[in-house]
Amino acid sequence: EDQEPACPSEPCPSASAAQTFDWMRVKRNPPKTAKVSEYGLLGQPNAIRTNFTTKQLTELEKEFHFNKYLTRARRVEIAATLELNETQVKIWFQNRRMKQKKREKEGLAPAAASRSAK
Amino acid sequence: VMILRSRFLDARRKRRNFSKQATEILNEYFYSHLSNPYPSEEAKEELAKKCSITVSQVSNWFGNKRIRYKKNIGKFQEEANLYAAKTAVTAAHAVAAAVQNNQTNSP
DNA sequence: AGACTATGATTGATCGGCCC
DNA sequence: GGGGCCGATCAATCATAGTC
Repeated sequence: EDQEPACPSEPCPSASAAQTFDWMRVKRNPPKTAKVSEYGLLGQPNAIRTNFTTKQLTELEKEFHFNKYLTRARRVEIAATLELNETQVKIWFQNRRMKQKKREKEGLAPAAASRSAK
Repeated sequence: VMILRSRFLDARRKRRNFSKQATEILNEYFYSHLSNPYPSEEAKEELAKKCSITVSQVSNWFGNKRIRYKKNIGKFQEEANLYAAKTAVTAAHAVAAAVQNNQTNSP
């Protein structure tokens, strides 16, 4: 429908003038998972993706099956136990819920498709 | 380190590349919408159907494609020109039709 | 067969929007 | 006004498939 350029006014020399559009310049800010202190205190926001340990993931998973949503109290508790920020726990739950939704969706579509399919 | 990969049996273990036709369709869409390669949910469903893959796979494909493309635009130049030329045919038809229409409507 | 590259999937975290 | 959630996306990484 809305193909795209079709070179409205510009000549378009020979082939394609593959320009750089805005989406190519998008840059995400580094993680603010400031873990402060620990060692040094140069206040460098980790700026790197945290790798959760198997234990942390197991515990989070267990908690998720108990409750899909966290209460403030529960969050504080879990964060302390697993040595994670409350934000990290919060985000983990959000991502986990999305993952759950995706699974349910993909888990039913095929079933419906197989029925309609010969 | 030893970040024990207990995630051992990760689903990504068994991965199959998409069919040549599917990749063709996805690339055609990507390069014909290079200024904004973000298909809507509906467009993704349509692409998924045409490619015989899931909507999630379409999303993954575009996600990977966008990141990898902007990471090294030069590496995809050849591919970009290829698909640009391919869609140029249909574009030419559209232009021809438009011109024709223009001549018959504006004295 | 083995090294290197291409590619699909996963996931911690960000962005914008919405709601309360 | 701020914090949590959702949906989409980013970006780095993993693990495998494909190529030479």
